[in-house]
Amino acid sequence: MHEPRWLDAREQQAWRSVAAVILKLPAELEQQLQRDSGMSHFEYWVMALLSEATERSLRLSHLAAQANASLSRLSHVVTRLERRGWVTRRPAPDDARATLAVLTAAGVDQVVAAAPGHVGTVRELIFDALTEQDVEDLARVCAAIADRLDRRATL
Amino acid sequence: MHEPRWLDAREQQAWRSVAAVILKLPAELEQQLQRDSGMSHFEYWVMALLSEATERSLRLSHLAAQANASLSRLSHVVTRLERRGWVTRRPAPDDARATLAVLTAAGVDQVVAAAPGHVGTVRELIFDALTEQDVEDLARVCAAIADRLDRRATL
DNA sequence: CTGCGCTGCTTGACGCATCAACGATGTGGC
DNA sequence: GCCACATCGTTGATGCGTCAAGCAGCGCAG
Repeated sequence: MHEPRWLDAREQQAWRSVAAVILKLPAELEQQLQRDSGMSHFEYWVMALLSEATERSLRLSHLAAQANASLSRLSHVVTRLERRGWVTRRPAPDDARATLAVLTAAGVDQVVAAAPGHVGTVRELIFDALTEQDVEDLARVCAAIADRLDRRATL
Repeated sequence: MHEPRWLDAREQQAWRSVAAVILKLPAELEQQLQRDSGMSHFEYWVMALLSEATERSLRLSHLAAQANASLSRLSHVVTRLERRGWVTRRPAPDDARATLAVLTAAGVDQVVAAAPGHVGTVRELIFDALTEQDVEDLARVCAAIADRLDRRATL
């Protein structure tokens, strides 16, 4: 490990703010969903993705990719959601290895009930504090970072 | 639960990018530290804070506040770090309820050894992809969000 | 048409965070 | 002084994520 370039003052300040957001924002979202809807943020995300898919179903591998999760993690989560009756598994018709996760009617209700509170929290925590220009900047910069993260992941 | 304002297209796009960053960035940092230095990001953070404190020691409650963690979480972590010989506990001289966490010599070595790799990863994942303008915007926007998160936490 | 490697998924063990309950010490009102 | 209450910290139970191992089903080479 040879000498890295250290962060300059501006970068340090940026990093501290980013770190604070990364640390606290997920915790707040988690808490709100857990408290108001009895589900984790990740469970919400998974069900939201399913609710937007055709037939309200997706192969686990596709779902995992869209949710930025490992297949293992997703499998555990689907098991839990299945126990609560919000999702069921079904074999994929075209590939006997694959499994479809299907959102049940109760699952749809659950997402619909949870969505307003969740969106409200996101708005409150992020967008209410920002100007239009801020939102644009945020989107641009985060997209650049996310892009880099993706590229690195596939190396 | 009254009607919330939904997110407009620009906000949705911003939110998706933010969510991707929040999801993947911590995972990458975690992995790098775990792989290269055998410690978690949070453990690194705690030891880094201690290394900058006078006497290399802090009361657990202060350390918890600076690390944005619960006292319980911090106590567990200090226990683990103690087992590895990187930190020791010591009663606070001025308040018999309080405990000081003290970074040992081995702990200092550990932080010093881990720092370059960690900083390098932060630079690589965030700042290398950004222009100076980006960094400035990121700092401004994240500071605004972090501020809001703090204010909400104290309500 | 068979053997081998790859893909898709599941499972169990382990580590860490959270939550609630608790013991112990300080502090302010009376 | 004494009691109530707040502060500081620890601990154990529970739940989730990760990692490594494993089992089918698929598909290609020969």
